[in-house]
Amino acid sequence: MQRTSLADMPCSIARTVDLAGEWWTPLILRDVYLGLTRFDDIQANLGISRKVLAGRLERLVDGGVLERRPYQERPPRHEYVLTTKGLDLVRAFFALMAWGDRWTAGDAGPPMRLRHDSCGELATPEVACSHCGKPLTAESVTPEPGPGARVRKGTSGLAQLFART
Amino acid sequence: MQRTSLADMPCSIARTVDLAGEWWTPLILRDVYLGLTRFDDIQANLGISRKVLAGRLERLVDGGVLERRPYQERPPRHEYVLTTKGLDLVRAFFALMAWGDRWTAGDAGPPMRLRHDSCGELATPEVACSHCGKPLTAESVTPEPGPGARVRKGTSGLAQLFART
DNA sequence: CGCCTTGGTTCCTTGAAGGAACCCACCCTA
DNA sequence: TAGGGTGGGTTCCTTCAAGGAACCAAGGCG
Repeated sequence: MQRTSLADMPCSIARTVDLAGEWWTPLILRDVYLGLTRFDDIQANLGISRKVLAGRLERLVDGGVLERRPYQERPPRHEYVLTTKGLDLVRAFFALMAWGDRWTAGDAGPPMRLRHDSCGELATPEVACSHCGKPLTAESVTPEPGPGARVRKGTSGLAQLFART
Repeated sequence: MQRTSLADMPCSIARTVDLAGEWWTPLILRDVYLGLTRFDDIQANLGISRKVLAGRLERLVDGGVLERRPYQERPPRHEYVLTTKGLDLVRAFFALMAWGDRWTAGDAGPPMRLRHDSCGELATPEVACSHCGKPLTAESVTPEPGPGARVRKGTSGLAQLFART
Protein backbone atom coordinates (compact mmCIF):
# COMPACT_ATOMS: atom_id res chain seq x y z
CA MET A 1 0.00 0.00 0.00
CA GLN A 2 2.85 2.33 0.76
CA ARG A 3 5.96 3.03 -1.12
CA THR A 4 7.66 4.83 1.73
CA SER A 5 8.95 2.63 4.51
CA LEU A 6 8.82 4.12 7.97
CA ALA A 7 11.12 1.52 9.49
CA ASP A 8 14.24 3.65 9.41
CA MET A 9 12.85 6.71 11.08
CA PRO A 10 14.21 7.51 14.52
CA CYS A 11 10.75 7.35 16.04
CA SER A 12 9.12 4.51 17.88
CA ILE A 13 5.69 5.42 16.60
CA ALA A 14 6.95 5.29 13.01
CA ARG A 15 8.64 1.95 13.56
CA THR A 16 5.58 0.50 15.22
CA VAL A 17 3.34 1.72 12.42
CA ASP A 18 5.74 0.30 9.86
CA LEU A 19 5.31 -3.20 11.23
CA ALA A 20 1.85 -3.19 12.73
CA GLY A 21 0.10 -0.24 11.17
CA GLU A 22 -0.61 -1.51 7.71
CA TRP A 23 -4.23 -1.71 6.73
CA TRP A 24 -5.88 -4.84 8.22
CA THR A 25 -2.94 -5.73 10.43
CA PRO A 26 -4.43 -4.58 13.74
CA LEU A 27 -7.61 -6.48 12.95
CA ILE A 28 -5.68 -9.62 12.09
CA LEU A 29 -3.94 -9.42 15.45
CA ARG A 30 -7.25 -8.82 17.19
CA ASP A 31 -8.69 -11.94 15.56
CA VAL A 32 -5.71 -14.05 16.51
CA TYR A 33 -5.93 -12.77 20.05
CA LEU A 34 -9.60 -13.67 20.23
CA GLY A 35 -8.98 -17.20 19.02
CA LEU A 36 -9.22 -17.10 15.24
CA THR A 37 -5.83 -18.58 14.56
CA ARG A 38 -6.30 -20.22 11.16
CA PHE A 39 -5.93 -18.70 7.73
CA ASP A 40 -9.42 -19.46 6.49
CA ASP A 41 -11.08 -18.39 9.72
CA ILE A 42 -9.40 -14.99 9.66
CA GLN A 43 -10.09 -14.57 5.97
CA ALA A 44 -13.78 -15.34 6.37
CA ASN A 45 -14.15 -13.16 9.44
CA LEU A 46 -12.53 -10.08 7.97
CA GLY A 47 -13.51 -10.52 4.34
CA ILE A 48 -9.95 -9.66 3.42
CA SER A 49 -8.34 -10.74 0.17
CA ARG A 50 -6.46 -14.01 0.60
CA LYS A 51 -3.42 -12.53 -1.06
CA VAL A 52 -3.29 -9.60 1.29
CA LEU A 53 -3.83 -11.83 4.31
CA ALA A 54 -0.99 -14.13 3.27
CA GLY A 55 1.31 -11.13 2.92
CA ARG A 56 0.36 -9.63 6.26
CA LEU A 57 0.78 -12.90 8.13
CA GLU A 58 4.20 -13.43 6.60
CA ARG A 59 5.27 -9.96 7.62
CA LEU A 60 4.03 -10.41 11.16
CA VAL A 61 5.83 -13.74 11.46
CA ASP A 62 9.03 -12.18 10.12
CA GLY A 63 8.61 -9.34 12.58
CA GLY A 64 8.32 -11.72 15.52
CA VAL A 65 4.77 -10.72 16.37
CA LEU A 66 3.19 -14.02 15.32
CA GLU A 67 4.47 -17.56 15.27
CA ARG A 68 3.44 -20.04 12.61
CA ARG A 69 3.04 -23.26 14.49
CA PRO A 70 1.99 -26.71 13.20
CA TYR A 71 -0.87 -28.17 15.19
CA GLN A 72 -0.93 -31.45 13.29
CA GLU A 73 1.07 -33.37 10.74
CA ARG A 74 -0.42 -35.48 8.01
CA PRO A 75 -1.86 -33.43 6.56
CA PRO A 76 0.38 -30.58 7.66
CA ARG A 77 -1.71 -27.87 9.22
CA HIS A 78 -0.67 -24.86 11.19
CA GLU A 79 -2.03 -21.96 13.11
CA TYR A 80 -0.81 -18.50 13.98
CA VAL A 81 -0.24 -17.62 17.60
CA LEU A 82 0.87 -14.45 19.30
CA THR A 83 4.41 -14.32 20.62
CA THR A 84 5.29 -12.42 23.78
CA LYS A 85 6.06 -9.45 21.55
CA GLY A 86 2.65 -9.87 19.92
CA LEU A 87 0.79 -10.06 23.22
CA ASP A 88 2.52 -6.87 24.29
CA LEU A 89 1.36 -5.25 21.09
CA VAL A 90 -2.23 -6.31 21.75
CA ARG A 91 -1.89 -4.60 25.08
CA ALA A 92 -1.01 -1.36 23.33
CA PHE A 93 -3.99 -1.84 21.02
CA PHE A 94 -6.19 -1.88 24.10
CA ALA A 95 -5.41 1.81 24.42
CA LEU A 96 -6.61 2.39 20.86
CA MET A 97 -9.71 0.35 21.61
CA ALA A 98 -10.46 2.48 24.64
CA TRP A 99 -10.16 5.59 22.50
CA GLY A 100 -12.56 4.10 19.98
CA ASP A 101 -14.96 3.20 22.76
CA ARG A 102 -14.88 6.77 24.04
CA TRP A 103 -15.13 8.61 20.76
CA THR A 104 -16.65 6.37 18.10
CA ALA A 105 -18.91 3.88 19.85
CA GLY A 106 -21.95 6.16 19.96
CA ASP A 107 -25.14 5.27 21.74
CA ALA A 108 -24.76 1.55 21.23
CA GLY A 109 -21.78 1.46 23.56
CA PRO A 110 -18.58 -0.54 23.28
CA PRO A 111 -18.76 -3.72 21.22
CA MET A 112 -16.33 -5.52 23.49
CA ARG A 113 -15.32 -5.16 27.08
CA LEU A 114 -12.43 -6.48 29.08
CA ARG A 115 -12.79 -8.09 32.47
CA HIS A 116 -9.62 -7.77 34.49
CA ASP A 117 -8.96 -11.20 35.93
CA SER A 118 -7.09 -9.97 38.98
CA CYS A 119 -9.71 -7.51 40.20
CA GLY A 120 -12.76 -9.04 38.57
CA GLU A 121 -14.10 -5.74 37.25
CA LEU A 122 -14.79 -4.49 33.77
CA ALA A 123 -11.73 -2.45 32.94
CA THR A 124 -11.20 0.60 30.79
CA PRO A 125 -7.60 0.53 29.63
CA GLU A 126 -5.81 3.68 30.73
CA VAL A 127 -2.40 4.97 29.79
CA ALA A 128 -0.56 5.55 33.05
CA CYS A 129 2.85 6.66 34.25
CA SER A 130 5.14 3.75 35.02
CA HIS A 131 6.64 5.69 37.87
CA CYS A 132 3.78 7.19 39.83
CA GLY A 133 0.89 5.23 38.37
CA LYS A 134 -1.16 8.33 37.70
CA PRO A 135 -2.81 8.99 34.33
CA LEU A 136 -0.38 9.95 31.61
CA THR A 137 -2.01 12.38 29.21
CA ALA A 138 -0.67 14.34 26.28
CA GLU A 139 -1.03 17.53 28.29
CA SER A 140 0.70 16.29 31.44
CA VAL A 141 3.92 15.29 29.81
CA THR A 142 6.94 17.06 28.35
CA PRO A 143 8.73 15.28 25.52
CA GLU A 144 12.50 15.37 25.40
CA PRO A 145 15.13 13.72 23.23
CA GLY A 146 16.17 10.22 24.23
CA PRO A 147 19.45 8.39 23.67
CA GLY A 148 18.34 7.14 20.25
CA ALA A 149 17.52 10.60 18.94
CA ARG A 150 19.17 11.91 15.81
CA VAL A 151 19.21 15.67 15.96
CA ARG A 152 19.77 17.39 12.66
CA LYS A 153 22.03 20.35 12.44
CA GLY A 154 20.50 23.60 11.36
CA THR A 155 17.05 22.78 12.61
CA SER A 156 15.25 23.41 15.80
CA GLY A 157 12.21 22.13 17.59
CA LEU A 158 11.53 18.72 18.99
CA ALA A 159 9.74 17.46 15.94
CA GLN A 160 12.94 17.90 13.96
CA LEU A 161 14.24 14.91 15.85
CA PHE A 162 12.14 12.73 13.66
CA ALA A 163 13.02 14.03 10.25
CA ARG A 164 13.28 11.23 7.76
CA THR A 165 16.90 11.57 6.75
CA MET B 1 -4.81 3.26 0.08
CA GLN B 2 -7.70 1.04 0.98
CA ARG B 3 -10.84 0.21 -0.76
CA THR B 4 -12.47 -1.39 2.25
CA SER B 5 -13.67 0.98 4.92
CA LEU B 6 -13.43 -0.28 8.46
CA ALA B 7 -15.68 2.40 9.87
CA ASP B 8 -18.80 0.28 10.01
CA MET B 9 -17.35 -2.67 11.83
CA PRO B 10 -18.63 -3.23 15.35
CA CYS B 11 -15.13 -2.98 16.75
CA SER B 12 -13.45 -0.02 18.36
CA ILE B 13 -10.06 -1.01 17.05
CA ALA B 14 -11.41 -1.11 13.50
CA ARG B 15 -13.10 2.27 13.87
CA THR B 16 -9.99 3.80 15.34
CA VAL B 17 -7.83 2.40 12.56
CA ASP B 18 -10.30 3.65 10.00
CA LEU B 19 -9.84 7.24 11.11
CA ALA B 20 -6.33 7.33 12.51
CA GLY B 21 -4.63 4.26 11.11
CA GLU B 22 -4.01 5.31 7.57
CA TRP B 23 -0.43 5.43 6.45
CA TRP B 24 1.25 8.65 7.68
CA THR B 25 -1.62 9.68 9.91
CA PRO B 26 -0.03 8.75 13.25
CA LEU B 27 3.13 10.60 12.23
CA ILE B 28 1.16 13.68 11.24
CA LEU B 29 -0.48 13.71 14.65
CA ARG B 30 2.89 13.22 16.32
CA ASP B 31 4.27 16.21 14.44
CA VAL B 32 1.32 18.40 15.34
CA TYR B 33 1.64 17.35 18.96
CA LEU B 34 5.33 18.26 18.96
CA GLY B 35 4.65 21.69 17.53
CA LEU B 36 4.80 21.33 13.77
CA THR B 37 1.40 22.78 13.09
CA ARG B 38 1.75 24.17 9.60
CA PHE B 39 1.30 22.44 6.28
CA ASP B 40 4.75 23.10 4.89
CA ASP B 41 6.49 22.24 8.13
CA ILE B 42 4.80 18.85 8.35
CA GLN B 43 5.38 18.20 4.68
CA ALA B 44 9.08 18.98 4.91
CA ASN B 45 9.55 17.01 8.10
CA LEU B 46 7.89 13.84 6.89
CA GLY B 47 8.75 14.02 3.23
CA ILE B 48 5.16 13.13 2.47
CA SER B 49 3.47 14.00 -0.80
CA ARG B 50 1.60 17.28 -0.51
CA LYS B 51 -1.48 15.71 -2.01
CA VAL B 52 -1.56 12.93 0.55
CA LEU B 53 -0.92 15.36 3.38
CA ALA B 54 -3.78 17.58 2.29
CA GLY B 55 -6.11 14.58 2.21
CA ARG B 56 -5.05 13.30 5.60
CA LEU B 57 -5.42 16.68 7.25
CA GLU B 58 -8.87 17.13 5.80
CA ARG B 59 -9.92 13.73 7.06
CA LEU B 60 -8.57 14.41 10.54
CA VAL B 61 -10.37 17.76 10.67
CA ASP B 62 -13.60 16.11 9.51
CA GLY B 63 -13.11 13.44 12.15
CA GLY B 64 -12.73 16.02 14.90
CA VAL B 65 -9.16 15.09 15.73
CA LEU B 66 -7.62 18.29 14.42
CA GLU B 67 -8.91 21.81 14.16
CA ARG B 68 -7.93 24.12 11.33
CA ARG B 69 -7.46 27.46 12.96
CA PRO B 70 -6.44 30.81 11.47
CA TYR B 71 -3.51 32.35 13.25
CA GLN B 72 -3.48 35.52 11.18
CA GLU B 73 -5.55 37.30 8.60
CA ARG B 74 -4.18 39.25 5.70
CA PRO B 75 -2.78 37.12 4.33
CA PRO B 76 -4.99 34.35 5.67
CA ARG B 77 -2.85 31.70 7.27
CA HIS B 78 -3.85 28.82 9.47
CA GLU B 79 -2.44 26.05 11.53
CA TYR B 80 -3.63 22.67 12.67
CA VAL B 81 -4.12 22.04 16.35
CA LEU B 82 -5.18 18.98 18.28
CA THR B 83 -8.68 18.94 19.72
CA THR B 84 -9.48 17.26 23.01
CA LYS B 85 -10.29 14.16 21.00
CA GLY B 86 -6.94 14.45 19.26
CA LEU B 87 -4.99 14.87 22.47
CA ASP B 88 -6.68 11.76 23.81
CA LEU B 89 -5.61 9.91 20.68
CA VAL B 90 -2.02 11.03 21.18
CA ARG B 91 -2.26 9.55 24.63
CA ALA B 92 -3.17 6.18 23.10
CA PHE B 93 -0.27 6.52 20.69
CA PHE B 94 2.01 6.77 23.71
CA ALA B 95 1.25 3.09 24.28
CA LEU B 96 2.36 2.29 20.74
CA MET B 97 5.46 4.38 21.25
CA ALA B 98 6.31 2.45 24.41
CA TRP B 99 5.95 -0.80 22.49
CA GLY B 100 8.27 0.50 19.80
CA ASP B 101 10.75 1.60 22.45
CA ARG B 102 10.72 -1.87 23.98
CA TRP B 103 10.86 -3.93 20.81
CA THR B 104 12.30 -1.88 17.95
CA ALA B 105 14.62 0.71 19.47
CA GLY B 106 17.69 -1.54 19.64
CA ASP B 107 20.90 -0.55 21.31
CA ALA B 108 20.51 3.13 20.55
CA GLY B 109 17.60 3.38 22.94
CA PRO B 110 14.38 5.35 22.61
CA PRO B 111 14.53 8.39 20.33
CA MET B 112 12.14 10.34 22.56
CA ARG B 113 11.24 10.22 26.18
CA LEU B 114 8.41 11.68 28.18
CA ARG B 115 8.85 13.51 31.43
CA HIS B 116 5.75 13.33 33.56
CA ASP B 117 5.11 16.84 34.80
CA SER B 118 3.34 15.84 37.97
CA CYS B 119 5.98 13.44 39.29
CA GLY B 120 8.99 14.86 37.46
CA GLU B 121 10.30 11.49 36.36
CA LEU B 122 10.89 10.01 32.93
CA ALA B 123 7.80 7.93 32.32
CA THR B 124 7.22 4.74 30.39
CA PRO B 125 3.57 4.74 29.33
CA GLU B 126 1.84 1.66 30.69
CA VAL B 127 -1.60 0.31 29.94
CA ALA B 128 -3.34 -0.04 33.27
CA CYS B 129 -6.72 -1.07 34.64
CA SER B 130 -9.00 1.88 35.28
CA HIS B 131 -10.41 0.13 38.31
CA CYS B 132 -7.50 -1.23 40.28
CA GLY B 133 -4.66 0.62 38.59
CA LYS B 134 -2.61 -2.50 38.08
CA PRO B 135 -1.07 -3.41 34.71
CA LEU B 136 -3.56 -4.53 32.13
CA THR B 137 -2.00 -7.13 29.87
CA ALA B 138 -3.43 -9.27 27.10
CA GLU B 139 -3.01 -12.32 29.29
CA SER B 140 -4.63 -10.87 32.43
CA VAL B 141 -7.89 -9.98 30.82
CA THR B 142 -10.96 -11.84 29.57
CA PRO B 143 -12.82 -10.25 26.68
CA GLU B 144 -16.59 -10.34 26.69
CA PRO B 145 -19.30 -8.86 24.47
CA GLY B 146 -20.29 -5.30 25.24
CA PRO B 147 -23.58 -3.49 24.66
CA GLY B 148 -22.58 -2.49 21.13
CA ALA B 149 -21.79 -6.04 20.05
CA ARG B 150 -23.50 -7.55 17.03
CA VAL B 151 -23.51 -11.30 17.45
CA ARG B 152 -24.15 -13.24 14.29
CA LYS B 153 -26.43 -16.22 14.35
CA GLY B 154 -24.92 -19.53 13.46
CA THR B 155 -21.44 -18.63 14.55
CA SER B 156 -19.54 -19.04 17.74
CA GLY B 157 -16.47 -17.61 19.34
CA LEU B 158 -15.79 -14.11 20.49
CA ALA B 159 -14.09 -13.07 17.29
CA GLN B 160 -17.36 -13.63 15.46
CA LEU B 161 -18.60 -10.52 17.18
CA PHE B 162 -16.56 -8.50 14.79
CA ALA B 163 -17.52 -10.01 11.50
CA ARG B 164 -17.89 -7.39 8.85
CA THR B 165 -21.55 -7.87 7.97
C1' DC C 1 7.57 45.01 -11.01
C1' DG C 2 9.25 40.57 -9.85
C1' DC C 3 9.99 37.45 -6.24
C1' DC C 4 8.91 35.02 -1.86
C1' DT C 5 5.86 32.50 1.36
C1' DT C 6 1.83 29.75 2.62
C1' DG C 7 -1.27 26.41 1.52
C1' DG C 8 -2.67 24.00 -1.29
C1' DT C 9 -4.47 21.51 -6.41
C1' DT C 10 -3.49 19.03 -10.88
C1' DC C 11 -1.39 15.64 -13.53
C1' DC C 12 1.02 11.45 -14.52
C1' DT C 13 3.15 7.02 -13.24
C1' DT C 14 3.73 3.17 -10.30
C1' DG C 15 2.33 -0.27 -7.28
C1' DA C 16 -0.79 -2.14 -3.62
C1' DA C 17 -5.69 -3.69 -2.63
C1' DG C 18 -9.73 -6.33 -4.07
C1' DG C 19 -11.73 -10.23 -6.12
C1' DA C 20 -11.99 -14.47 -8.26
C1' DA C 21 -9.97 -18.49 -9.99
C1' DC C 22 -6.77 -21.94 -9.51
C1' DC C 23 -3.76 -25.33 -7.14
C1' DC C 24 -1.96 -29.12 -4.35
C1' DA C 25 -1.52 -32.41 -0.59
C1' DC C 26 -4.14 -35.01 2.08
C1' DC C 27 -8.32 -37.21 3.90
C1' DC C 28 -12.99 -39.50 3.56
C1' DT C 29 -16.62 -42.08 1.62
C1' DA C 30 -18.85 -45.17 -1.61
C1' DT D 1 -10.80 -45.82 -7.72
C1' DA D 2 -13.49 -41.76 -8.47
C1' DG D 3 -15.25 -37.97 -6.52
C1' DG D 4 -15.65 -34.47 -3.11
C1' DG D 5 -14.07 -31.70 0.95
C1' DT D 6 -10.62 -28.97 3.61
C1' DG D 7 -6.55 -26.15 4.74
C1' DG D 8 -3.49 -22.98 3.11
C1' DG D 9 -2.18 -20.74 0.10
C1' DT D 10 -0.62 -18.62 -5.25
C1' DT D 11 -1.75 -16.38 -9.78
C1' DC D 12 -3.98 -13.17 -12.56
C1' DC D 13 -6.44 -9.05 -13.70
C1' DT D 14 -8.55 -4.62 -12.62
C1' DT D 15 -9.00 -0.54 -9.95
C1' DC D 16 -7.60 3.02 -7.10
C1' DA D 17 -4.33 5.32 -3.80
C1' DA D 18 0.62 6.84 -3.10
C1' DG D 19 4.62 9.31 -4.83
C1' DG D 20 6.57 13.06 -7.17
C1' DA D 21 6.77 17.15 -9.58
C1' DA D 22 4.70 21.02 -11.54
C1' DC D 23 1.48 24.51 -11.17
C1' DC D 24 -1.42 28.10 -8.93
C1' DA D 25 -3.33 32.09 -6.21
C1' DA D 26 -3.45 35.61 -2.57
C1' DG D 27 -0.97 38.50 -0.27
C1' DG D 28 3.34 40.83 1.40
C1' DC D 29 7.92 43.03 0.38
C1' DG D 30 12.11 45.39 -1.70
